[in-house]
Amino acid sequence: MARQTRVRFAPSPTGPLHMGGVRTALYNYLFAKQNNGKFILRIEDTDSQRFVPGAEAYILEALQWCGIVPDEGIVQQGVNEDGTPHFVLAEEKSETNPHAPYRQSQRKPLYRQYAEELVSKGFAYYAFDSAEELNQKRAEAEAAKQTFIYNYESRKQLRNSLTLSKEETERLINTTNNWTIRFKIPENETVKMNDLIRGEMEVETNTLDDKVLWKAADQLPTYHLANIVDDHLMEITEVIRGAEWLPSLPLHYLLYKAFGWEDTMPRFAHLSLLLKPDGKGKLSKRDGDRLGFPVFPLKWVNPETQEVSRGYREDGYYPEAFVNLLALLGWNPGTEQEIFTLEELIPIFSLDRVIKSGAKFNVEKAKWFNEQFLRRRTAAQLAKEFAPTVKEKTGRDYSQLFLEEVCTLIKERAHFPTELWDISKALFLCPAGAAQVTAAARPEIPVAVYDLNDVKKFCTEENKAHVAELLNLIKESNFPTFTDNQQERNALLSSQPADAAATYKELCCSKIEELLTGYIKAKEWKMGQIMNTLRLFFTGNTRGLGISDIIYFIGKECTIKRIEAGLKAC
RNA sequence: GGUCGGUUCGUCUAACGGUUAGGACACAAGAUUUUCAUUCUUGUAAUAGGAGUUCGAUUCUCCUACCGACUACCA
Repeated sequence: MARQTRVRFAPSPTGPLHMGGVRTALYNYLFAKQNNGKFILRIEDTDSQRFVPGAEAYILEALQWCGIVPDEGIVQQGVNEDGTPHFVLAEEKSETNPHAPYRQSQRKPLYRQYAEELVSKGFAYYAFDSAEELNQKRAEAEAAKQTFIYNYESRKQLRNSLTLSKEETERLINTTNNWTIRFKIPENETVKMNDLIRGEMEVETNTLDDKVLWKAADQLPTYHLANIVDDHLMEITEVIRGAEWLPSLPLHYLLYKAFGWEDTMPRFAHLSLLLKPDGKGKLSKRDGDRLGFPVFPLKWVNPETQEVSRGYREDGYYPEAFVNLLALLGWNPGTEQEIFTLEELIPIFSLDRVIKSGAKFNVEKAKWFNEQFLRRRTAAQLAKEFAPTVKEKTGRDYSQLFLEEVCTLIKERAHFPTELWDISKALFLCPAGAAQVTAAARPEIPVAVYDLNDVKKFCTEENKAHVAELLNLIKESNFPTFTDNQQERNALLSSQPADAAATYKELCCSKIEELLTGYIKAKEWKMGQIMNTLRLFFTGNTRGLGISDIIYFIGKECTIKRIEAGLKAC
């Protein structure tokens, strides 16, 4: 009978979760969901030396932000500030968490018996060499241009239960505490392995070294033992992990064999690494700082140094975009589709389309993904997300309708939601700056807020004279602008011929445009000159939104004030 | 140094042993526009090198080069 698919993501809480780690988690998640299996989170904190406070909470929060929530290994504990469930690692056994605890440090008592079992079966031995002694041997070997490894040859010369008498071994185990249990790599064997991504591989056991499995000093297992034991106990069916583990795959095969667990040994898939965008080597924390992009999903403050690392979330990326770009970094669906939601990825993901070679991360493409998701948001969604920023910058509440129409206008111009304000601020504030809100615009605006190059280029006497004439036209004309009043809106719409299926805003803007361009054309003025001078007075520079759009949003009164201020100041 | 893995446009990648080697990002040019952006059209650009197998190799084999991981009582 086929076993239920169970995969795990097993990070070590030694710092913030790297984006490569998130990708590994994502692939595990997709694989589990596709096979109606379980995605399990386990924390591998068997290294007490490198434990970093907050790292585990960070991992949980990052996965939750991405929507890659584990099925097993976590438990809800209250809610977060934003109302989302707050998850912590499961410590008690329950129906959903039958293998609790999921933190290896809390599973500590479990591992020794397994290590001892291997010793009694002859697959492992006690080693009494101190770390200092071994370091010294390594240094000596290096000085002699050789490499010291603890293996089938050197173990015969070292202090361990294979060379010492039974009595001496017993005495050392009972009276000292800096000994270890090492795996006894068999001699002259070939380990044949299979990787779901890379295919068949072979390694000679004589090139392997006797890895430490368990340490008496802290009574903890090393990664290799804890990993195999827990994967076995947790009935893991596929191990999907980073390529940095490929060199220890033979050891893991041997370990399964030694335990007699070959029948239920998981299948393995090793994911290639994420590489630096430039130069060489794998993507690291420093690259982000250097090249100006985040390497971590969430912002992280190093608890010791207070050093801050930026995060995708804080940089304005949508979690959907982050997940999408990660999914396509080292995998492709074989079609030309590039935009996927997490749900859409589940049925089409497959390990045999995972790329073997490492992938260089590309920031430009990452931004493009975000832009795609921004464009898929409705104006209503964007308006809701944008409202707090507008409130903060202007001190006023704008109606959902106003913000929605603004968002419709500007969404194509933005890559990130964080850019929305800069693109549209002229619709809320006069060029003079933050203190002056649209409706309260004052005429006396200092020249400094205008782009001086644009002023030089467009504020000619001729342009100013023409704009002054337009100002009179605007003052004397009646034209509709933005209003929240539905009756007014409907009245305008119904006054139009039935075939003109335009929105209220489109109608207003076309009327405003007719008024201005009609006059300019009749006078045979240069369109670009006049329009850019107006834009300069409206926004402070000559790049950006359309003139009729601006007038529509700021209204007639403010339009007049800005033109008067511009004429006076420039 | 040793072991293992990898190598297609600048980047991410596609291509039953038979394609004018395709797409996307970026870049460039043109069109549209009152500016900018968007949009549309077009363009530049790649099989690391060398042997071999084959009628035919990006694809299979070997060698070389380069890149990477691992080589801890870390994970």
